[in-house]
Amino acid sequence: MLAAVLQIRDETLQVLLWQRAQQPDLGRWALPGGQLGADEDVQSSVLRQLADKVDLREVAHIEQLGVFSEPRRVPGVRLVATGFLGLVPCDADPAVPQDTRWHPVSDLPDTAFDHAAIVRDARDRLRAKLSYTNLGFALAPTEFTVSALRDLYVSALGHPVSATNLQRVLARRGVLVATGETAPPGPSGGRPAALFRFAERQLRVTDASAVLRPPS
Amino acid sequence: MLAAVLQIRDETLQVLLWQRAQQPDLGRWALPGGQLGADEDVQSSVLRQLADKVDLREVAHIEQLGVFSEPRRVPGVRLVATGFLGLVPCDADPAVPQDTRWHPVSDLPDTAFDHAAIVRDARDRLRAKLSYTNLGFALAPTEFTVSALRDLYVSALGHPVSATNLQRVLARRGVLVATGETAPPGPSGGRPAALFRFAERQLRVTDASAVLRPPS
DNA sequence: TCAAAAGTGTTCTAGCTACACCCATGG
DNA sequence: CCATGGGTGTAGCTAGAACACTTTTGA
Repeated sequence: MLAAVLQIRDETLQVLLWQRAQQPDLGRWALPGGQLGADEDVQSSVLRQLADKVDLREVAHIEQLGVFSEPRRVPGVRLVATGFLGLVPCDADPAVPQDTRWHPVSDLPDTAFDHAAIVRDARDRLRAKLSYTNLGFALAPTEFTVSALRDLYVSALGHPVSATNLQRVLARRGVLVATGETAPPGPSGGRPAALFRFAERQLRVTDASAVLRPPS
Repeated sequence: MLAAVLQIRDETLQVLLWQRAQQPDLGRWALPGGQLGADEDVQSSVLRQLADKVDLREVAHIEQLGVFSEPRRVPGVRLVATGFLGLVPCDADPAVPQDTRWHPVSDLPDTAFDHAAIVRDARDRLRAKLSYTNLGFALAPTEFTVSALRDLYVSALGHPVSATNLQRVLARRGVLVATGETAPPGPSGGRPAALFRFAERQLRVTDASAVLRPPS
């Protein structure tokens, strides 16, 4: 099992990597992971690995990316790995061990084995699901303003997003609910922003492809 | 590895299963599959298994569904399986061994282990991808009329589909190309139907979610 | 009174559904 | 000439993008 754990840090989509201290690929950066235990399924296992090995418990969403099984993906041994996408809300600041560090997904260091490809898969999965599910809940804090949420989407998607339209799309789909509270304006003034919350914190598909759907 | 191989047979979505001849789950119906070899990845492996064990070579598309890893999914031993969706065009009629048979997905016999869940996952994946990709190519013969294709979609999706709109959606997306030929009308007359072909026989996403897309 | 930031109203468009209508064939 | 099945034209709907405009705050 290998987990590409993503979080928006400093307006940037980052992934948690640790630096290998032994051969092969000594010094290169690798995804956290480990072996499947006897009495757990792969998902429980990867959550356990993250808690045990990098002391990470704030994972708001995790899902399988697929099996990586190239015969020579790891030199010397035959290793088949199940890759995962994990997401950590941007307000969490987990204390990770010495040898681990967050790296921008768009500017990875030298990575071990095929781990760069797994990170790319994770990023692509996140980008796709942000637009047709409520997956934003896993990146955002519990309460937020629309423009803060917009900034998260911009960082994850890598292209401009209009706060106006983001608000309307998510509201129409019933993904966002207003708390009734407002956030104080910044030092330079401006209207105070309404605070929102995700209606659910479980993955839900909100925009099932409209095409070829059953007649009404 | 386990493969849920689907084909439309007799206007019905069916899956290829073989009947177990030993314990556990003797007599129950199972998905074909086998062990990963030393010098192959999971996808090559599952294609090889299908060719070797059930003499099936007409697989037009195959993709990973995910890892099935419940600790007790197979009694007695710990087995982790990678599930696949395979698709066979409806004009293929592979000669499968004695102990294997096609079964309607909507009316499965007693199935072994968690294989019924894998079949459901395969069906759901197929249904989803039919509407936003060109995946129809893997169910259809090389040449077909729009109404024949419509019938395939109806069987796979389980709800009515308008031939008129199917034609236009797939044509607009550049998925279908006319051959210029026509099929002779049936015994009761009618206008001869134009023959079409899929432009590509590789999976392509044709309807990336329009939402939150980059500004133009 | 002005700048800044948030939020609303309105127009425009793409893509799809629905359905009326026209076309080509067999008997 | 009519029934049958295939194909086209077109109106209407919905979701979203774009953008002008209004609201609420700090200085």
